[in-house]
Amino acid sequence: MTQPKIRDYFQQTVAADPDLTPKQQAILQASLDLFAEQGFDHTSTSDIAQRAGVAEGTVYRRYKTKNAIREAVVAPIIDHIVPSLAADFTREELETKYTDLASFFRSVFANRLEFVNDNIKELKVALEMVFFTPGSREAMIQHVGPIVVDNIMGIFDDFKARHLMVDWPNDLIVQTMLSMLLGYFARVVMAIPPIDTQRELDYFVAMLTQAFTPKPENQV
Amino acid sequence: MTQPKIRDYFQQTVAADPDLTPKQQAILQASLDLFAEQGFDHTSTSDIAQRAGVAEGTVYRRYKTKNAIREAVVAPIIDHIVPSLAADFTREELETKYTDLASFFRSVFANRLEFVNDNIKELKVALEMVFFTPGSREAMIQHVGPIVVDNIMGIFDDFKARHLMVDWPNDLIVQTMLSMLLGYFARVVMAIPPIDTQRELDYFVAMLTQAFTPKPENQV
DNA sequence: TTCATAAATGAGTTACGACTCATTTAGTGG
DNA sequence: CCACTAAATGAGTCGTAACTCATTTATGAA
Repeated sequence: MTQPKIRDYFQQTVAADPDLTPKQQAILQASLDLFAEQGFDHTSTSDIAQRAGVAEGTVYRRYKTKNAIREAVVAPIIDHIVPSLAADFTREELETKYTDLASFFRSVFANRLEFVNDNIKELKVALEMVFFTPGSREAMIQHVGPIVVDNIMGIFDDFKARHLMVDWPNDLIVQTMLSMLLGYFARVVMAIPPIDTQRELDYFVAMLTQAFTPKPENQV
Repeated sequence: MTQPKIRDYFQQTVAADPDLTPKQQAILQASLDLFAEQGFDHTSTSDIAQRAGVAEGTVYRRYKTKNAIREAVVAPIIDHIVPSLAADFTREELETKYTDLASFFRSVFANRLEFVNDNIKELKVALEMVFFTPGSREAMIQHVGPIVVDNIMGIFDDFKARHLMVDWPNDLIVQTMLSMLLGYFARVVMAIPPIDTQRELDYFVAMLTQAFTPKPENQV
């Protein structure tokens, strides 16, 4: 399954905005690329202007501050990442295709691991902002929370109702899956690639399946 | 169990160095505090001098560049964090006290979760450096690898020999435990505290125990 | 073609941050 | 008390980065 990369999605989003002139679009694209390459703090507005092929004044015409640029860049990324993390399976899909946890986990993580592989730099930009930029955090949580709740929670409830998943709290199950993904991301970022994605996937599926498949004697 | 905080450990380490004058010690301490509060890039050398109560020239007497200060600050932190993550259980302890995985996980994570709770800011400094500062990564991995291998791997092999743990690759088991810890850290950082640590601990123990307790039919 | 409005320009301003160095102060052995 | 060295000082340099603004250039309706 070929996934669109964040950069491409960003390009499309930016191009679709009728308020943005071509130069303004170039500015946003250059900003994303430079933030991804060098980090926000080590990217100057003149860097951005140069990469975008415009004058520095043009950068400031629409965005009053450098921070405003970052917000304009990160917002659509978050808007893309979050839904792509919050898997949306239909009830029908769940009942017909996923008769056990293993196939469900495999289906979910196959996508997500590849998504991580394909978007490391852009994910770093987003993570850097979420982790190290106070203020944007709160807004993000407000924005993200409902989507996660609506989609993922329902899926888990479905599995639980069919007695295919242990009755642990949904938020902790989500946390676990995101933790594994975050750990994978960390490993990819820190170790020198290539990481054996297939091996990781097989392990994730086996481990999570064993962890969450109900056994009569285990409850919290 | 009361754990020493990174900041205190740092203070002691710095005070124990005979090459450092009191003012140089104050500079390092101020640097750690400011990096933790504001991040490295948003801390100026004049900030450091002011906080340490010295002249800016004094800051540059020993450390030729601002980056050298960061290295001097982060190195002992890493040296502290790593052993504290790599649990060192004696073989005797393992065989007498830990007759099942659950008590082992509880013992390990009780410490680690509290460690995270007590050192969030300092951990952010270290993480920021490891994740977002190329170059320091490689050195870190070289430095960290052997310790982890020597300690943790042996523990797992021990459990496996006693048929208390599934025979999955050690590196993936470590990855899983670190992922859970990283996820916990992320949750603490992002959500507005307080997080219910006890609830998380109980869940971690239950989930990991179920995941890693061997069942005849499951192998990778 | 003309006028009006928005977009773009880039030289300039201002502030601040990393780093230097001539000078002063503190410490120490004789 | 002196002489010598190391430690500390802080005013100053130099570069850079965010941001401004008077001016020019494109756009497009009348």
